[in-house]
Formats: sequence, structure tokens, C-alpha cells
Amino acid sequence: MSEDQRQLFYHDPFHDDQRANETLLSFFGPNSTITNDSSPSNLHQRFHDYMGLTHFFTGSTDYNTPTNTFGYSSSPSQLLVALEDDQKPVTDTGNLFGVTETTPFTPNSSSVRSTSSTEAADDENELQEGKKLNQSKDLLENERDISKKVIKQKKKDEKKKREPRFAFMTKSEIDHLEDGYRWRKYGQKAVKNSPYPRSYYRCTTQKCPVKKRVERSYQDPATVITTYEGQHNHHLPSTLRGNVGGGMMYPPSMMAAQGAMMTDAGGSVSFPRDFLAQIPHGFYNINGGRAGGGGGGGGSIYQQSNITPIQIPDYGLLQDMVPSMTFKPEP
DNA sequence: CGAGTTTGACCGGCGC
DNA sequence: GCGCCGGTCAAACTCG
Repeated sequence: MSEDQRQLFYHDPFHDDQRANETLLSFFGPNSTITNDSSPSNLHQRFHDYMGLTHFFTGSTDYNTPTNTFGYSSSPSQLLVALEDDQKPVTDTGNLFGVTETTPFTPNSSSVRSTSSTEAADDENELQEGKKLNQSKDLLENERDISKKVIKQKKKDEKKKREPRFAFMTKSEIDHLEDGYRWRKYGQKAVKNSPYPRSYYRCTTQKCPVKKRVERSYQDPATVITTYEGQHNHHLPSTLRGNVGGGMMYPPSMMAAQGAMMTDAGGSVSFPRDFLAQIPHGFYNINGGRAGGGGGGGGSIYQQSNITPIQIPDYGLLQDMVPSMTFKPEP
């Protein structure tokens, strides 16, 4: 790997701060070797490397797949790399976005209460009225204290056990890339050593725990680093960009690509569909704004999406890796 | 008027 | 203990 590559793939987007455990992974998986070699065998290898990540992406429920997490981009951008929370190879499936373990917390007051209620019963027989009042007062306070402590501890634990994260870099002029979900900005902070601020977004869907951070790389201002945290517990908002929640909206060229790949021998996976579905931002884009409005005829991804091809140093263009996709602009 | 954004304040974790 | 920093809150504001 060249130094450039290393920087591109292993640069901590958060400036190597305490989140050093967030490792930048190649979009094609940690073990993939990405070169400019676009020979069929190599592409096959790339594909399988990628599919490792794809399987990781694929959740058990529809809305937990990155397909839905990322939704459908309408921003002119291009995915560069993806990174994931842990350094370990991406092998687990379906847990990328945090999975399920968000157990709703209820302070353990029931046990506290049962204890206190028995004690209170004993007290009834043994203590005088005033004493009883004082004791129950104390008990109440104790209960409160315990609850507070439990809540504090729980919060601590929750912090330790951070939501899984997934981050990726895109080339985009737009900071906040459209991904099909609705986000509410709840904060913005200046980033140390960077002229560009970091924005904090929360999914606007009720009780959805997903957050995302968006910041521009100070090393490459054209690069936007997006970090998702948590897992959507709902489908894509159907009101957004037409019926995105309901079905795929591939451009004709992609459908063609899908067909081409699905007939490909040996592949047990429906590559283009899966692949495209996993692409977070910008490979195609229903845009230049709205899917519903765009309308119109077929054409290339570029034509439909404003995607500008970019050359990543030392890497092939992504369309080299995915030759079945119609990446060339139509004349 | 509701939904989303802005922005200063606040809080907790962490390193020194 | 103190200061720094990242993350979040919430009041004020904007926009459609």
C-alpha cells in the first residue's frame, strides 16, 4: 500500500482523537486488495471482498439494512471509503447499525420497592406513627438515591457500550448528504485543527436512536465524512422522495446492470441490486433533488445523478470495480 | 404554526 | 483539581 492509500484508508476522520478505535475500512472490505487491475479474476476477487461487507451490512429486517439506512442519495457525491466502528474484520451480519440491543431502560425500582414495602410492613408493627413517617420518608429518599445511582450507572454503561458506528467518506460539495431519512440538526461544533465545523443530526422519526455526524475533511475539503451511529427502527419515510420506502428506484441503466449480473454464473448473490443497495451515497442519485420530479428517460447514472467521476489516487475508479454498471455518461 | 436550524451554555470524560 | 474537548440541550430564530 502506498502512503497515499494508507492515509486514505486509515486516516481517522476525527483527527485521530479518542475515537481511534474507529477504523477506516476499504469499502471492499478489510482484506481486499484494490488495485488498478481490472481483470475479471481480480474483479471477482473484489466482488467477493466486497460481499463480505455486504453480508455485514445485511440486517435481519428490511429497515436495518444499510439499504435503508442510507436510503437513496440525491446529492452529487461519490463514495470513497467506508469505515466501521471496530477494527475487527467485518464478519458479523446484520449488526452494523446497532442492532437491537437498545434495551429500554427502566430503573430497577421494582426490586427496590419490594424491599422497601416489606420493610414498611414490618415497621407498621414495630414503630410508632411518627417514626414510621420518618422512615418512609427516608426510604423514599433512599429509593430516589438508588434510582439516581442506577440511572447514572446505566448511563455510564450505555456510554461505554457505544452504539455501533459506520462512517464513510464521500466527495461532495454538499455537507449533509440526502440519504432518504429525515434528520434534524441538533448541534454544530468547531472541529479542532479544522476550519470546518462538525454537524450533529438525529433521525426525526420518533424513538429512532440513529444519529449522524457530518464533517468536511480538513485535509481534503472536497471530502465529506459522514458517521452513522445506531440503527433505524423504522422504514424510510415514504413521504420522502417519492415512495422510497416501498421499493427500489433504480435507473434503467442499473436495472440493466442488475439483470446482467444476476445472470452471471456462480454468483449466489444478486450483485448489482445488493451492491447498489448498499452504496450509501451518490453512486446514483435521484436528484438533482427529487426522485419524484426528475422524471424522464433512461440514461446513465451520471445523467440522472450529477455524479462526477473522480480518480482516487492509486485506485481504480469504482466503475472499474463494477463494470456492469453503466457509469459512463451518455454522449 | 409546526418543523427545522442556529448557537451559546452546559455536562461528562479524559489527560495532565 | 483543572482545563480541554466532544457531545448534547434548549431557547431563540427562520422558513414554508
